[in-house]
Amino acid sequence: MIKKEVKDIRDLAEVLELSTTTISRVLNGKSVKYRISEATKLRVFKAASEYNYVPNKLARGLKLDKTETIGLIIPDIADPFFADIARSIELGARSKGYSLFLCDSGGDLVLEMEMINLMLSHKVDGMIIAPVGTDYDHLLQAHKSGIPIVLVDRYFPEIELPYITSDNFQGSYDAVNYLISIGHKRIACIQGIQNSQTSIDRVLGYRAAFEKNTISLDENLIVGDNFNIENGYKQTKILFSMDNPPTAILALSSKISLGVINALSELKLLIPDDISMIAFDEQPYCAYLGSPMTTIDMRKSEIGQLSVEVLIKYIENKTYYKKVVNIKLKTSLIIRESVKNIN
Amino acid sequence: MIKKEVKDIRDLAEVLELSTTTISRVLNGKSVKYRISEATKLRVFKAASEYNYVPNKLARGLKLDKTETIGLIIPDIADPFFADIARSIELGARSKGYSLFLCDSGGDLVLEMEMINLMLSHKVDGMIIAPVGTDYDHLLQAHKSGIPIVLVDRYFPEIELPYITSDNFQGSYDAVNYLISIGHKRIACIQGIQNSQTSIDRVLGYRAAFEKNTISLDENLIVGDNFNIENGYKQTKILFSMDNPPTAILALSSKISLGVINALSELKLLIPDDISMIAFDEQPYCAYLGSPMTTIDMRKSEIGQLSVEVLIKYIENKTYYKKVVNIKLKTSLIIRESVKNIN
DNA sequence: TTGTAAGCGTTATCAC
DNA sequence: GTGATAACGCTTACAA
Repeated sequence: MIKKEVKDIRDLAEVLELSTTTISRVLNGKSVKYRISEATKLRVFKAASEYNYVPNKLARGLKLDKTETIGLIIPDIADPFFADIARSIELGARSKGYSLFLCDSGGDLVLEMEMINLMLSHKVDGMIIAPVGTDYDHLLQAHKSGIPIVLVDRYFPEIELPYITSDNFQGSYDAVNYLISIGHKRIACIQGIQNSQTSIDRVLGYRAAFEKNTISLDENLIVGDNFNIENGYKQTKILFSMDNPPTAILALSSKISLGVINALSELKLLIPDDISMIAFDEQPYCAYLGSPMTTIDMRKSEIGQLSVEVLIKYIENKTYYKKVVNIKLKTSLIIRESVKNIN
Repeated sequence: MIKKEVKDIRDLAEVLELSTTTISRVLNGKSVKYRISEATKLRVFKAASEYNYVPNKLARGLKLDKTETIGLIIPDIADPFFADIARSIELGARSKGYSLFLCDSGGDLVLEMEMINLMLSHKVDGMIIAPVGTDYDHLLQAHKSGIPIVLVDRYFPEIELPYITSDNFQGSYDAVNYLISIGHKRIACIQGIQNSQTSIDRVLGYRAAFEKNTISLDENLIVGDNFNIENGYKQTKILFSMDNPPTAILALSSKISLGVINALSELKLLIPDDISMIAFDEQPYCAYLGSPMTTIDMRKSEIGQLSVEVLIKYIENKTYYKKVVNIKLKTSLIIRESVKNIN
């Protein structure tokens, strides 16, 4: 028997001598609703799998105005922090029947804007975005115009856009409190991108801990402007060229902490003997560094899962749309050997 | 002036009092070919951006049978090795005008198959796949049926499917040669997934180095069955319960090496004093581990770039399609302090 | 230099 | 229980 090539619901209809309508109904689980006979139903299913019929989602999306895809825009998929979040988003999306469009903005605002338009042209049902930082008009406009957007990690406090992130304030606050409790007073803070809310909140938490403990804070110890390795390296070198260097460093990302470690080893300074350290973002390798790193853990998989859940609620429940979900997940301090008690 | 809502090429045509044909031509850069007047052209461009018209790629894809998307299926986007590759693939794809569908197979063959069908139903123009391992019928079938597939990292030597990977044989060979050259004879090899070609080739290279140096090889030192941390941990514990433990370990992934480090620290063994180590895959943190790790670097960004380039050649040049591109990129040994000369 | 109309593969509506 | 048909938004052959 020569099998007819089936590339279409129409081809399938022809083979089965049924209408495309019926096939479509069966394949979309509406056999009951339209009271399609059990026999027909089975024939359709059998033929569909036999001829390996794959429905065309373009046509479906065009017709239904619904593609079951979501767009994900992050600044760097190779950054383990975002890679972890991306993974949980992929998992969550898939479990709900959605596919993922991935874009890496590289931290470039112009690219981010272009990518949003790209996603719109692909007719994604919604987007999850870790925005690059300062500007949000394009995001707000897209969300207002009806395409659901959920922000992850970074957000904008002055506007009403849903976000899922960590309680960065508390993360820093706890870490610095801990450092102070064991005798540290000169604690440096190496920031990430300065006008990212992530960095802002972490610095605020850092400040708050000083205030709470009524310890005066040397503004010169708040340095840096990027989440990357180079910034960690450079700022550490600068910090230790000061007359009165810090006894501890709070690194606002795991990459910054790697740069710090690199600089310290060049400076022949030992962790924690010469300098204590705490870094944001727990990673598998943190426990195995020269001095196992004390970190601030951020529940990344929950962030990813929640962002998908919330997004899909927005997509599938239009009455939900006016709600603005803002979530900050608690962080937790993982204490290891990178911190020395100097009391 | 009340701006008409423009959601369509037709709306735009109406506003401009032109036909959709003309708009389409201008927007697709065919003004010259159809000798559209400069004035019209400018009006179209102006209106398109003014009304923020985004063409519907579903409709376009449906019509042209070309979506300018490619599917990427990898076993774990949170694994830094694959995250690095994914990043370079995203970059490469975007630079050629393609968007990326991302799927995380979690190393599950059934999922991988489902994902391929999902991608097909989304009408991707081609796929880049890091297959989970043993089975390839579904891949071969898809490729044969006309949808270009390029494998990355893992491949199947017995079939004709394009792949881009590292010269894993040489990577191991060089590493073990180096270890032997500085006096090691009992070198353990902690494998990844046993029937993945990646692992197979690395073990072959490992064996070849022994042979070349006419050193007899203890088969009991070839252990393990997964690229993950747990395997590294478990196998190390087993290796050091032997009467005659190894003096060096070759870890076939960076994750395995983390497990090894963990186990060694529990066993109170020091790297490199008590045990030497080399691991596959250079990562930013490798230089900052307790003992900076000697690694085998794999040119991941080239792997990503090349895989996209080759895939797009297959997509855009049907005569090229019958060629089967197989590339193995040379690795390089990055020597750090995790290895001790015991001569 | 610009326009008309068919068709890409689905599904919803209406009809029987 | 099942089917005919229009429509989703775009591109392109054919007309003018």
